[in-house]
Amino acid sequence: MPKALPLLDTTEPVCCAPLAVGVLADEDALAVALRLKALADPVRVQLMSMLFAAGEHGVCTCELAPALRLSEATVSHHLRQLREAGLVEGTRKGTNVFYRPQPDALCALVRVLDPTCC
Amino acid sequence: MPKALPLLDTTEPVCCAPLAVGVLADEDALAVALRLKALADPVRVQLMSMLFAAGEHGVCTCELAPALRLSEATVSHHLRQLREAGLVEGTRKGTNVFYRPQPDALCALVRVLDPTCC
DNA sequence: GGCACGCTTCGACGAACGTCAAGGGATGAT
DNA sequence: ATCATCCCTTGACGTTCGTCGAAGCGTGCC
Repeated sequence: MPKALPLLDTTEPVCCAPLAVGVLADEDALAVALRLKALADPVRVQLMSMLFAAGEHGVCTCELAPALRLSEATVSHHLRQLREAGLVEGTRKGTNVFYRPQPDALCALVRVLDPTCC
Repeated sequence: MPKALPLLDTTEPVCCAPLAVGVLADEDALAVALRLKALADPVRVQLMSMLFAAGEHGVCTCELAPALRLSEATVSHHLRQLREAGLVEGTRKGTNVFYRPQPDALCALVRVLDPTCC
């Protein structure tokens, strides 16, 4: 992992053959792992579920932080991870930034992992 | 994450409502995150794909290590992570330990993540 | 303009992670 | 019994991560 070249565009939905179909190339494995890492934190999993629950108009940081009992700086950090993995999108409305989940990115990830395409 | 209580049985397939259906409880989010973390590494993603590709009889550490160009100690460490997350099972045959993937655990994880049960 | 509010970035700290070399079991062969 | 082989564990190292306070930016309102 020290050898991780961070220069991969992770904002687009991952696109490679399912994990169970054949041995993944190094680069594909890295692409999958980077997205998984973005999601592999209890706070971020909960964030995703909150955003899905909130629906189309999105939720702002100032509402998420107290719900998670975390500082706004910390929540902002987590949202950045999710955004850089393409799992979330934020749009500014006035002074607020509203975050919405990106189901396509999550679907793409799920498709790579799912062994029951068998 | 510093507050992670490691005392959760992660060897069983995760079981909770899909992420997109409602806000996850702290404990459920942790359960999901722990499994994701087990998979959120390029080496482990590649390991899983190798095990799936190898099929029913499994693959031993001594065969995986050179294929990944890593020491056996490191591969053993990664296999342990996967085993503790229930994603992999190892059975001893003579001096070798053969590892096989556990599709049920992966399916359960995928089911929680998949937003297209919608 | 000036100010308040929301969000992000920066800097720092402790905890967790990935890696390997070295050593310690098991198991099977001689 | 001895030895070779495979595997796991331990200890150590450098890196990455999660968290927060403090400071910096954008936007809207007086």
